[in-house]
This record gives sequence, C-alpha cells and structure tokens, in this order.
Amino acid sequence: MKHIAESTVRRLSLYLRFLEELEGQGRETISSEVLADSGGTTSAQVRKDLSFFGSFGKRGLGYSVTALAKRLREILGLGQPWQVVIIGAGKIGAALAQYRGFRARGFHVVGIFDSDPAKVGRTLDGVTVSDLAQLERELKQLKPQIAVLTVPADVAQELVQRLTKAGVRGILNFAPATLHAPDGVTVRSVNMALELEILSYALAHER
Amino acid sequence: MKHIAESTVRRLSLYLRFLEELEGQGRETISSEVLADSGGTTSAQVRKDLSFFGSFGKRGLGYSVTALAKRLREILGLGQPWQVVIIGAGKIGAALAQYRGFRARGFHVVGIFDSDPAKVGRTLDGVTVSDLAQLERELKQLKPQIAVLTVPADVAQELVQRLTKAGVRGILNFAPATLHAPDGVTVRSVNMALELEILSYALAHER
DNA sequence: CTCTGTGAACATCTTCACAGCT
DNA sequence: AGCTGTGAAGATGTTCACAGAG
Repeated sequence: MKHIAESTVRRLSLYLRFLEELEGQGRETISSEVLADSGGTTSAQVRKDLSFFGSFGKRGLGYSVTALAKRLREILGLGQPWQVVIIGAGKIGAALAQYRGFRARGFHVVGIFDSDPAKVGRTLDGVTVSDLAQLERELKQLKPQIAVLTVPADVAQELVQRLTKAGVRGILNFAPATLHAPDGVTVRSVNMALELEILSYALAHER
Repeated sequence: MKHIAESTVRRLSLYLRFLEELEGQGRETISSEVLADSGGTTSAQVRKDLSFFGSFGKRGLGYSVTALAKRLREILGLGQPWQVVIIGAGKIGAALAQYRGFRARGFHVVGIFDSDPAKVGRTLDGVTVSDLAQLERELKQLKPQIAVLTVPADVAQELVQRLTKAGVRGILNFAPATLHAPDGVTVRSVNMALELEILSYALAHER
C-alpha cells in the first residue's frame, strides 16, 4: 500500500466520529460535501482521502453511512481491541486511565505503573497501579501493543527502551522530550505546553 | 510578515526547549547540526526555519545560545506572560491547572470555571473554581487572552461563543468536537482518542 | 576551513475541474 | 441531474548544494 499522510489519517478519524453520530440518528447516506463540513475541510479532500483505500460511494447518491463507518474502522485498525498500559499514575496518567473516550474506541487500559510507593496499590477505574519495577514481569502477561507515557522527561527515553524490549509497538508520549525508538515502533508525542506556545505565536503575530 | 507554517513554529518551540537546557549547562554556541538532532530534524531545516525571521548565526561558528533563545522567546510571543483561564474542572482540567510546565513558560492560570456545584469553591493550585454562570462577570476582571476548554463536546461550541464575546483570542480545546470561531480568534484542538487512533492506524498497517 | 543563509530542485499535500456512473 | 472518483494543476513544505562570511 502507498504511504498515507498523517493529515489524511487524522481526517479519516474525524469522518468516522461524525459518521457514528449519524448512525445513531439513523441517517442512511451522506455526501462528501456534508462530511467535509463536519471535519472542517472540502468535499474534494474527502473524496481524495477515501479514494486511497477504494471506491465506497455511489455516484449521484453519496456514501452509505454504516458501510463507510465500518470500512473506516477497518482502515484505522479499530476492528479489534487494543491493549494499553499507562506508565505514570500522576495527574495526567490518572485522568487518562479514567477517560471514557478510550474504551469507547476499543482501547482497553489493562495496566498502570508508577515508581512511587504511595501510588502503587491504588485502583483507578478498576485497574490497580503496579510497581514500575515489576514492568517487565507484568507485561509478559498483559502483552499490550500500546503504551501511554506520562512520566517526567528525564526517564522517558529509558522507558521507551524497556517498553520496546517488552514488545510494545506503539507509544503515545506526554513527556516533553524528543524520543527515539527502533524501527517497527511508532512514537507519537503530545505536548501541552507546546500547543500553548503555538497559540502564543498566533496571538503575538495577529495583524 | 510572510505566513509561517505551523510545522515551523512547532520546531521553533522544540529548539527553544533545547536551548534553555544548554543555557543551564553554560554552553555558549551551538551549530544547526546539533540543534537539528535535538528536534529530530536536519540542519538545513533548522537554518531555513530561522532564516524566516532573520540571520542570527555566525558563519563558521554557529549560534549564540543565549541570543538565539532570547530571540525565539520574542518570536513565539513568550516575552510577556499570558493570562489563561481553564473551563472545566474535571480530571483533565484539574491536571492542567496544576501542570508546572505552563507557569514555567509564562502561562498563568488566573481562573478556573465549572458548572458542577460540587466543584465550585474548591481550590486547585491556589486558584478557586468559579461558577460557570459567573463567567462573563469574572472575565471582565481577569481579562485572559487564552482559554483552555476541557468540557463535554456538546457544550464546547457554545463556550467558544461566550469566551470570544468576552475577549478571549486563543482557545486550546480538549473536547472531541470540531469548533468554529470568528476571524481573529485562534482555536487549536488536542484530541487524545484521535492520537491513539493514528497510532492504531500505524500499527495496523506495518508491513 | 567551518558553518551559515538561501535560491533552486524536489517532494508532498491540496484544490480544481470534469469525465463518467447511477 | 447529482455526486463520485481522479488525473492535472497549483500551493506548500523540505532537502540540496553551494556561495560567501568569519
């Protein structure tokens, strides 16, 4: 398969979110025009995005809401559930552990780890916080494909190594650090302070 | 000034983070090559990014760490502090209110609002949660330039209207919704579930 | 001789515009 | 007639490669 741009994948997720809303409303078909508005883009962009994966629409009619939603779930890899572990049970880690949006999308939090003895043993949304020292041992059982990193920046890279060695293939990083991972392991970083700085730039440069 | 790509602004933030680390270490100059490694990019990209704003380096030598850091702070609009209000004192709102990285960068949380009576009156990191019904009245005093939205998706757009009317010019949105704002108001969205879905796509399509 | 600054070449992403199904 | 699917054109972002300052 040809390489697909991240911006395309991001839009596919937005389309899916909107399609699921429409499914709930019992709507049967939708045009690229309406789908475009929901994601803040253009109808041509919608059609181009979808065309990379096949022809799902009917000319003169539009797309079947349920069929397209199903197809998008497959494309995005949401057909099967993913096992997720959260590393770091601080404020953000705890908030994510209890975030309903994850489970709703098929991301199951199966483990939470922290090195702080005061946090180990607590339960967050039905999952007990384990000692980070037991990470390798527990991952053998849990076999998560994805890890969410909410630890201080200075230990983040070290944890990428440990997680990778334990078989994790995707990491969502919230630490303000540039991380390196071996081939075959995908790392995405979300950096709240950086998002505010981009906003700051925009405000400072308004004419 | 010519329009600057978001990807460029994002990299400038990363360069600044690394430069501040170097400042702490007492290092005086740095080459585009080393700066590139820190942000996961190339030396040509670094020089191009900086060239949009002027010539800050010395050929044969590199860039002065302190001078470049100072210049980047100005460019990013971090010269003066920003007043920030957080709308929504749930898990994520509370976590952000207490996040050290914001204050360190000159983003001051001056107000937190929630509509839940159980949360109003609580204190988070020295700021008392106010009733959302009092938003307009309190914003007249606080005069924040930036708002962080951590509310349910179905009320997010309505709050964009209220905040915009009250003079807020930048919104960082954590609700899973596509928001529309009038000209002159910048909205950025961070969507955790969507980031996991992009990861899911990458894992599902590994060869 | 080193390392910046920058046009030019290249690659990638978006928009246009229209042929062709339904 | 309506709306998709898609090459081609256009816009935007990145890399190359080298002249030239220190």
